[in-house]
Amino acid sequence: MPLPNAAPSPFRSREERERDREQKREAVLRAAVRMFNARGFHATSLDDVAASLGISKPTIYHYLGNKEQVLIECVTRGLELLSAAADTARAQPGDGLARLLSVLRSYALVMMDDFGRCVVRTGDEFLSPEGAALFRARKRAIDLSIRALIEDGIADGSIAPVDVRMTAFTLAGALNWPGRWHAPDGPLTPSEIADAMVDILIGGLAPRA
Amino acid sequence: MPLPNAAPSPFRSREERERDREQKREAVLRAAVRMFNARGFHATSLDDVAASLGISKPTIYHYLGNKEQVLIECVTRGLELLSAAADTARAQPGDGLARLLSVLRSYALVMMDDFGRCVVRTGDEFLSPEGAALFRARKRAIDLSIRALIEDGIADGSIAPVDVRMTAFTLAGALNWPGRWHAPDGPLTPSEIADAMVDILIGGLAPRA
DNA sequence: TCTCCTATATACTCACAGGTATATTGATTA
DNA sequence: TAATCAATATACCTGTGAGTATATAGGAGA
Repeated sequence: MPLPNAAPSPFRSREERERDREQKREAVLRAAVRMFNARGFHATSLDDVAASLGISKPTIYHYLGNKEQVLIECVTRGLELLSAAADTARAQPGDGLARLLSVLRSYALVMMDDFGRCVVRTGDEFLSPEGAALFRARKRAIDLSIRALIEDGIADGSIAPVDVRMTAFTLAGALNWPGRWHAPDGPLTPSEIADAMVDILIGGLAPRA
Repeated sequence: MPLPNAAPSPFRSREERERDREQKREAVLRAAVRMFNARGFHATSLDDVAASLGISKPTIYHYLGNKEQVLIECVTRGLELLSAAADTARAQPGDGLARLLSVLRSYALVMMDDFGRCVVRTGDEFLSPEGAALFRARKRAIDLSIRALIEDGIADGSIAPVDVRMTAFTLAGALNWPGRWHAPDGPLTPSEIADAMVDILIGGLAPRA
């Protein structure tokens, strides 16, 4: 039981050291994803990333195997955010359209996050064949989640009988785009942007009676 | 006046030589844009491009100044296709919605062309500051064209009173996306894809009365 | 015919960046 | 206290690829 007002000890326990390590890894990924997003993967050297953290390149290699792995971890984090968004919203109550709307909103928000943007900005070209295969499989799972939701909505009558595949592509395309153009210092908040885009996608352009 | 059945002379006139030169330039750009799209700009060396044409790298430098200029010419061709699509459809008769629909369709088709894809796949990161500025200005002009059309449609009542800026982003995002995923050997033709996407964007997802 | 220009190649330079070998320091543990 | 391990740095190796110097061959023009 720790004494009250115990001074923080300079001696770390095993867990503390592991948490420490994890935090440093995380910091490397954050710094890397920012630079990848800003300048592009190939145009960012690990020396640059290291410099931006005030450390040296071998330190990055100490925490992560190689440059591709840095990218893969960043992309994976983004994909996890997207998957989580899809899964959470899918489990909620409501008809298909309501749940889809919720997924789309969350999806759009993720696209304005550092790791989310990274998913859109990372083409298969940047990855090794194995990395690319993994990447595609993950994206496919998310796509299927969205398709399932569209199908639910069509079945319960809350969504018009559209082509499911093309609709999923269209929605994803529209919502991916902020990952390219959104600047965090713009006049609209991510939440406002997400709402506006989802409204347009749900309602369409034709005037409603 | 040329003789009938004149054998093609091995001696070229000035115009013929210039046309020849233009064709070779064009061939270089075609080959380059295909490889850029397939592997990414940074991952494609001009040696690769040259090899794919059975020529050597200095020959490319003979026709085009440097690697960035190759990319800029490719992107410019794509942007010209998009501008042409916008301008042509804008000049047609019909209400705002009808003309917008026509622009969107053409826009989507361009995105499934080699040079069109190149526009989406090329981030500002790949270009020098001057190149990037030019690129952005050109894209902005196209964006403004689309916004003008949306405004026309709202004014004449053929389009619901949506947020113009966000709508233009949403539409462009959705239609850009095929530039990333469309494979020419898929089951649907570009024309079918364009129609399907435009339908969804115009009609929305909510069931129509 | 002599000169010049165009198209092309071979062979090179050079910088950059991914990755590694190795040293150092300090804390952990036996 | 000795041995070990984690964290970090410096200095290096190396491949790749952009861009260039230079040579050659042949047509065009004087």
